[in-house]
Amino acid sequence: MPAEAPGSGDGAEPGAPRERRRRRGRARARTEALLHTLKRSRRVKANDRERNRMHHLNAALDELRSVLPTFPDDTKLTKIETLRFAYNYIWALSETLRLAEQCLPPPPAFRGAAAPPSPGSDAGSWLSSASPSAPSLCASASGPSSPATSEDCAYAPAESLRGFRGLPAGPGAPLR
DNA sequence: TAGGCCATCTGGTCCT
DNA sequence: AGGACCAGATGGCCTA
Repeated sequence: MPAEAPGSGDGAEPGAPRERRRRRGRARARTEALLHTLKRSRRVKANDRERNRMHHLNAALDELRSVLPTFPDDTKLTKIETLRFAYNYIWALSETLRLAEQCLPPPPAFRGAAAPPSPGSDAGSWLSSASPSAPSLCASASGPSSPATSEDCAYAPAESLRGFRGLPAGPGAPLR
C-alpha cells in the first residue's frame, strides 16, 4: 500500500483528493504495464540474441566436427566429445609433426608395409578428458609392428591418424 | 523408466 | 544503456 502524499488528505474539497488518488493509481498502473512490456520486449530481444549466439556456437562446433575424422564417417560426436577429440587430435597432429621432423631427412627408399596402430587400441585416449597419454604414432624405431621406422615416420600422419579414428572404447573415455 | 544430450529461457555480471 | 557472455533451470527427445 503506497503512502499518501502530504496535502492530499480528505478535507476541504470532498471528492477531489479521492479522484486524484484514483487518477494517480491509474497512471501508476499504466507505467507499470509499460514497464512490464518494456522489460518483456527486452527479454524477448535478449532471448533472440542468445538463441543466435548459441546457433553460431553450434555452427562453429559443426565446422570443427567436419574436420575431425570419425568412424564410421557419419558418426556425430556430441559437443563434449568433439572438444575432447579435437584436443587430442591436435595433440596427435603436432606430435606427428614433431616426430616427422626428428625422422628427417627422408629415407633413400620407401620400404612400405607400415603397420598403423590398431584401430581402437588407443582410440579411448583420443576422447578421454585427460591429457593425451601418448598414443605412439612414431615412437621407437624398432619392431616390425611399430609404425616408427624412419620410413614410416615420414608416412605417419595419414596412416596413423586413420588408425586412430573412432569412438572411445576403453575405460576413462566419455560415455556414449 | 532412467539417464544423456540438447535447445531454450532466464537473470546476473561484465564490457563497450 | 545495451549487448555479450555465462551458468542454472526446465522440458523434449532418444536410447539402453
